[in-house]
Amino acid sequence: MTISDIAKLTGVSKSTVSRVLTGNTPVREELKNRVLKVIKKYNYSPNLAARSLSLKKTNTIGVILNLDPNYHFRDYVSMETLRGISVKATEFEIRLSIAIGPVAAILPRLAGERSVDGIIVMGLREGDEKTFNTMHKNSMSITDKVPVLLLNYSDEFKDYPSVAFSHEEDAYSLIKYLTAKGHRRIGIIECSPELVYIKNRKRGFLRAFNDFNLQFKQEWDIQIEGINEDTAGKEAAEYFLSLKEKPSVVVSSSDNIAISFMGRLLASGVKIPYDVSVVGMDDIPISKYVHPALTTEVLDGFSRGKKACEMLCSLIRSEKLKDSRIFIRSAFVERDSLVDLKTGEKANYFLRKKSGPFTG
Amino acid sequence: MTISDIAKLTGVSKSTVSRVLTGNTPVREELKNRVLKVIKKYNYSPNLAARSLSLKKTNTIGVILNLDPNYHFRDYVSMETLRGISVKATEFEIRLSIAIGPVAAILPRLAGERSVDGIIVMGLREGDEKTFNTMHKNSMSITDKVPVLLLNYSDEFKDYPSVAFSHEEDAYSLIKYLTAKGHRRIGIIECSPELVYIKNRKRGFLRAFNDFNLQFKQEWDIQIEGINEDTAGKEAAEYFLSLKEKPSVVVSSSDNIAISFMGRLLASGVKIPYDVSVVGMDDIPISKYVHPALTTEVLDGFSRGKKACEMLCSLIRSEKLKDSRIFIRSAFVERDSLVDLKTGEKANYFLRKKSGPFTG
DNA sequence: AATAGACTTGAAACCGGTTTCAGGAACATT
DNA sequence: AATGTTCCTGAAACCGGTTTCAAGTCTATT
Repeated sequence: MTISDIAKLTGVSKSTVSRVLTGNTPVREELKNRVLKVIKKYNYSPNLAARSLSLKKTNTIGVILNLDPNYHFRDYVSMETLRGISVKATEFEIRLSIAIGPVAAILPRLAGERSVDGIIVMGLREGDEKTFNTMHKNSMSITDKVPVLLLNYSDEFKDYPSVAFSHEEDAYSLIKYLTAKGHRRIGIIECSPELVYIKNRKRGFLRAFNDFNLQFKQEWDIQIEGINEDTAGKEAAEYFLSLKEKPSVVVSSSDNIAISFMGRLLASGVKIPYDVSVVGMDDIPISKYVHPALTTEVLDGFSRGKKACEMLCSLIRSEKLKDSRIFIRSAFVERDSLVDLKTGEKANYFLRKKSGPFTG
Repeated sequence: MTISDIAKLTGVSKSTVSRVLTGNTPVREELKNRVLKVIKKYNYSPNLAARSLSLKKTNTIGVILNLDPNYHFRDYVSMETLRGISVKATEFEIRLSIAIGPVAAILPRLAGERSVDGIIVMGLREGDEKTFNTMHKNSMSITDKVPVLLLNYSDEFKDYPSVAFSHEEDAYSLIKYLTAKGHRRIGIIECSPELVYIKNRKRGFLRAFNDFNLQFKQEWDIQIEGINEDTAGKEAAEYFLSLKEKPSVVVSSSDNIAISFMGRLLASGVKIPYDVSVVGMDDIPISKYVHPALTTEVLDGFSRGKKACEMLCSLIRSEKLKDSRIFIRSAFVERDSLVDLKTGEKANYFLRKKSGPFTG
């Protein structure tokens, strides 16, 4: 069933059918109704490839998940971001094409094929900026062909528009808060330190350590290479248990690691938060329900995704942006895994009488 | 940069360039090299819409996530499935178009637009079969236009090819195993009972209860409507705590619920698994690391995704399938949240001396 | 040397839409 | 009544590829 078939069946030209479909040229009411009737009867909908070819517009945006596809997904925030993008895309009647794998390989292909009107890149790593810059030098800039929006920010990528979490600021605030609670011995677990956002976070930690006169102890900063969050918690627990002098609080770069870290500590008889406090990041759904309930930073992936889709669509329409760099602040949720060293009290999340916004 | 530009720059016809690109008609070596050189120099790649239009083939498959897009993703297995589909799609050089939302709305649109060569549908609910059948009656069968593969199986969908977990059999086996461990008082937590896979599971439970002479107690079968897994665990815990006569083991339809269920019980002083055993489903990554480590069924979403993509591609190529219905069995992982009532021992997962396959 | 056959190549048609352009009908203006 | 507008419609060109078809060149065969 093509537009010509519909035209013949209605007894008009295909131009007229097209005009009825697009609605950007007036058609006599009676004719329009006849056409619509036939379209409905035969359940016709226009061929997308033909339309894209003619309009030079695909009404599709590409999302690149810059992950090792051979490894598990476990990134709740990324999935929430994807959901946010999807919701906005549906609203704008735009299709979503996703690709999981190295941005260096996917981005040039996607831009070359002209199969998408714009591209969102998630999960940038150190070194990925080369992919963008090489293209620039070859005067084959991808961003000339199609707008690209990044979901991470760092100086290396400052030429590109972005919607990112304010990891550096958030990390700084976190340390400030912990010191206010009397914590001065702060341990850090970093997984996949090559990720751009982990580097930003580290920068914030170091600045705070400096400003609040905390000593940065190398042995309290454990970096676990690779993306294996499973073993990360286990390794970290064993490591900290083996130390003679221990931190009073350990800050992890994800809730998953924090939870597995706690699991191991609990199994070894460690009392959380009294022996050690634990702080995660992400606020994955079960963080509120593990025992003890995890204190963590809330990263609102859904908002990031919605914002990103809106911004990319503006870029596609070549609109002037008020701000080509948007930062999303995190919120801090205090639950039972953090103790106030000055009062000796934990947040007592589960037994709290009044329902706070996160009491579920 | 179009194929005609390349043709002009090389001094050949566009037919020749096309033949070099597709490789399905021989071209003189010298000419071919000249064309390739120009293509490389200008970094040309063919326009996908034009190619699709000409070939009547998009090299894209659609994935419908039949979820309420206004609610959180938290389904690890679905994401693993998506990853499996993606890995295979990349291997086959096929693009992935995903849509999150009600299948009833998305499927007809996707099939009509001819923007994909085939469609995979995940997360079917009771009633969704109407979407397929209505189309059949209108002699506008979607599956005539484009092959559709379902990732759930039930009798209502038996006319469509599927790659599904064998939930009914697995549930049966689970009960059999639990009775062997001395459990005869079995509680069930079901979230979103309208999901097809939950119904299959229930069927397996009931058959096993019958075969092993277990009494099905209505008050031990708690059904929580909606998709809110957060409150599901909490509600379930409060419910079971309020009962006078309690089950010896509670089987949950997901690890997330099981973990939040355990968290609430632990906070109330319940000893797991000695007071009550808990069994989950999915084997999400942190299940091995929560305390106590969760006994659960392993659903291999990654394999399901890979298999699904392969099968759909076969369908697209109109190949005869040996089997149009594939079932994927789950594995059972015994960890610390299950006690053997005959010996009084739990699996002792964390302290186990020898590393089993799931010791991390 | 003539002819058949194999191998390359270009022109043109086609895929299914949108849009420009020009012409005809209906209406308003003088 | 003649002319100018406005409104609507169809023919044809176009988007950027692939493929059929016919023709040309080159080698092999007789």
